[in-house]
Amino acid sequence: MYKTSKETQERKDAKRQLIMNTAARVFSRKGYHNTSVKDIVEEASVSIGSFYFYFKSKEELFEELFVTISATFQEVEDRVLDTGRFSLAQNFTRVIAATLWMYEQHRELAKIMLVEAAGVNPAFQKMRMESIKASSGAMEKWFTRFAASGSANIPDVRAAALIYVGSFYYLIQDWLESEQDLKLTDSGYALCIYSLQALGITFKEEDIRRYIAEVLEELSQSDGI
Amino acid sequence: MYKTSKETQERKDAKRQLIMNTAARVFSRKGYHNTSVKDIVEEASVSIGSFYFYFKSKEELFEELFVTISATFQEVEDRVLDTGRFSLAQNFTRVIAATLWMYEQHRELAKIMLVEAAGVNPAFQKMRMESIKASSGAMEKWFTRFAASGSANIPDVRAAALIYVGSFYYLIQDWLESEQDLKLTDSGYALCIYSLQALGITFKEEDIRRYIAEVLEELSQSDGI
Amino acid sequence: MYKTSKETQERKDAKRQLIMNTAARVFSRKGYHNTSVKDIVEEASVSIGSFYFYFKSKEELFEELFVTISATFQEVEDRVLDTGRFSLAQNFTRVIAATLWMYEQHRELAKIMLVEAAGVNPAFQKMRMESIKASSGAMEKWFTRFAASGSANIPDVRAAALIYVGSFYYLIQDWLESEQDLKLTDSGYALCIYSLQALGITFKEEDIRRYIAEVLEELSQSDGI
Amino acid sequence: MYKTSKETQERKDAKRQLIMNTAARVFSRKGYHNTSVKDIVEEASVSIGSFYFYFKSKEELFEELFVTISATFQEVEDRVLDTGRFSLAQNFTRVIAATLWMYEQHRELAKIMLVEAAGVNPAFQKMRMESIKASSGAMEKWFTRFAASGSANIPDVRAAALIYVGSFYYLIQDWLESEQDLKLTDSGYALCIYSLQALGITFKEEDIRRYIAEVLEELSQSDGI
DNA sequence: AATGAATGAGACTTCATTCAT
DNA sequence: TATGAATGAAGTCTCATTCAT
Repeated sequence: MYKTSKETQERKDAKRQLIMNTAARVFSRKGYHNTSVKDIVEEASVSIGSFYFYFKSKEELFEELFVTISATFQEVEDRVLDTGRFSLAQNFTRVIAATLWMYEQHRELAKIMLVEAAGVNPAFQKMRMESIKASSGAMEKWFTRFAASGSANIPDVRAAALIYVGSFYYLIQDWLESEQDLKLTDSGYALCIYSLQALGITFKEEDIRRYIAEVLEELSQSDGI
Repeated sequence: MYKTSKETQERKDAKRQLIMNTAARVFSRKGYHNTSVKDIVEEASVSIGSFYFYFKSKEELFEELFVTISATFQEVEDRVLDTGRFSLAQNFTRVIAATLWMYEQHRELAKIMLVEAAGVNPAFQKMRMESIKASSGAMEKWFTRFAASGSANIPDVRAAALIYVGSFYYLIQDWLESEQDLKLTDSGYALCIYSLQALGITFKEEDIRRYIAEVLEELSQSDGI
Repeated sequence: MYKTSKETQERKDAKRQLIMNTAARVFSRKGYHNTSVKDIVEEASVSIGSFYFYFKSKEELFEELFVTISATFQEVEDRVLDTGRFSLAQNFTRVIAATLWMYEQHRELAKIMLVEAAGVNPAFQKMRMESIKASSGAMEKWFTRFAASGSANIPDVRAAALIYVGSFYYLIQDWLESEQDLKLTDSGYALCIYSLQALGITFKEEDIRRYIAEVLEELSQSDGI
Repeated sequence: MYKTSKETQERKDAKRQLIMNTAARVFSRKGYHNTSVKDIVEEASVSIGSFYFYFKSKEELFEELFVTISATFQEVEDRVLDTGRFSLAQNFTRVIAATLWMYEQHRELAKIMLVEAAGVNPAFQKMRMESIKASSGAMEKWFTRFAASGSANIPDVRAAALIYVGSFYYLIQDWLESEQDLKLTDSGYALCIYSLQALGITFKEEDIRRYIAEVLEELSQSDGI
């Protein structure tokens, strides 16, 4: 029982988390294949033995990282989406801005999910694409509501969701390669205009800027997502 | 003597090309890191020594492959774009259909350029994004012409080009992960509608289908791009 | 205090014994090198810390195990041998049957002593051979008595003992590799015939079978050796 | 074709053989598990890469070694057995002496086959026992001929072969642990006497010594087996 | 030009043992 | 006594690259 104490468990959890966080950072910086287990444990100031005490293999660690990140992002997206308080254009804009903001807060994790996963092996590339496509599923439902209410003109809801999500993730990947001081959220405005127009939602350009400013203000005051 | 050396040169070129083509196939199938030089030379029925006679390293071969593919695709895109014979909507549709068709013809190369390059190392991921973004440069010029002629409503031409290209490449990546018998060009219609609407170009839905059918017919009769 | 410490001592002894017994079982099943300390402690439901409290190292545990097993078997052999109530042939037969029966009762321990010890390292292979040869020492004395009484024809008592023991242990190793339901004692008859003949001891075949049956009956009614 | 030349092939064969011979020596000296691949390649003055060029793994090398040794020994035993020129006792004696002599010539290989194989893992222990038992198969046929001719008294031919082989291999293992200058063939005499008596073959002791001396003389003049 | 044997750095992983709690 | 997290030396094996032929 000595070692099963709450305190010990907390220390274990912390160490496990330390390794995962460090791994995320290093994978994000150097890529999966150019990161050795040694790189990770040295940056985390942990022994190789500890690494293998907490994780079965390097690949399994990556998989856990990937699944966790995907789930977290997905959950946040679902939460942001789940609102009916605003006008359609405002709601849409808020969602875009909030999601971009979230990725901006988690640059490293975003890189792992959207880029590194492609290079591990074909199986992970598949997982990566499926994770991205899951977003379009949520979008599709949302778009269907728009279309039904007559306030949007979307001939093919499914395709629209797919294409919208594609442009979205492309922006993020573009940002991931750029200098860090470029704000991802700055691209949000253009994306809103483009997408609203594509979906036939009416809006006034000056409103969009205001909506974005508002939601970013709200988010920066909250304790994060 | 002259002729002999010329023939020799041709034989060398052919061997070099054989190695590159084989490498493209294997990289596309197994991913860069899971492909060994041995895998390539065995599939090409060539010796390891020959491999290193023609290429300085595995990475250099990949880089050359990547640059060649990018240039080829870029060139084709430019060529398809360079036409003023049709109406705006028809021209736009023809471009989309032709580009998708081209990727469909070069699935392996597309996979290397759009997916595998991300996994080699961070430098290649940068190259990959830059190559993709180069497309948006061409698009931007084209969009500017639309906007100037008043036949399209594009508030931010640069952003529009970027987002358009993003949605485009996502569709291709999605197709790369799917079963091979799904036609990429089938997605073309949805993409046209979405994009035309986003850009404020007027069109009739039944025309779009026809434009697509026409250009695909033309392409399949030509001897390829 | 006195009682407490005594009880504590007993508990310690029990735990130590538990670890040894478990180790014997696992070594026997998987071999010394393919058994990790973790395998043992998990099967014994004991902590690694406890293992190293009771034993200095994995190798030392094996050595103790080996020595204990050897001593036990040796003692039993000596006891079985120590009898003068029967005719020579009967006595000889009883000894063979009883010894085989004993190994049959302790399959796991036999495997450790006769097989696994060879694979640990050369030092243990030496110990293993010496332990086996110790049996021949006891046999030699016994054979000497036969020869002296004129009831056996053994030109070289020492060599005879050695060879007899060799054939004996070979039978056991053969059995150890075979399916468990094959009775080792079934081979006893053949071994008796061969050995009696080799030693020039006169016997009647039908008697031998009876002697074996008798001694096995006696042993199975006793509470074991 | 440059490298597929006969000369190259010979060099390859020699290197492969060098590695096998060295491995045999080291395994024999230190035991399988206490021998690392590094130990072998250093003693052979060869690179690790070469080791893995010629052998798929350490275990596979051992298996090949084991199979080769077993086959060689088996073949020699068969050849020695295959003779009808002498009296039964003489023939029997010659076989024993020749076989012991052969093991004496190949001490290292004998150790690998009869001892080390037991420690690699349970599968090899099984192979080892089966290889040993194969000898008894050959013996059994031979014994059957004796028994049929009436010149031997062997109630159970199969068991006799098994037991004979057991005593035989035990002697060899005993010798393997002893100092090298002890001649294995010295034990041959005792083994002959014991076995001939066990099988009911009549003989004169002084003849046996002479038979042994003769065959050893012949063997030492031949260029080996 | 061509071949493929040879090299060895370095990757991943295991596991006996230690030690703080 | 008891626990099990922590350690890191050492092992096996891969593979990009070199070089003698």
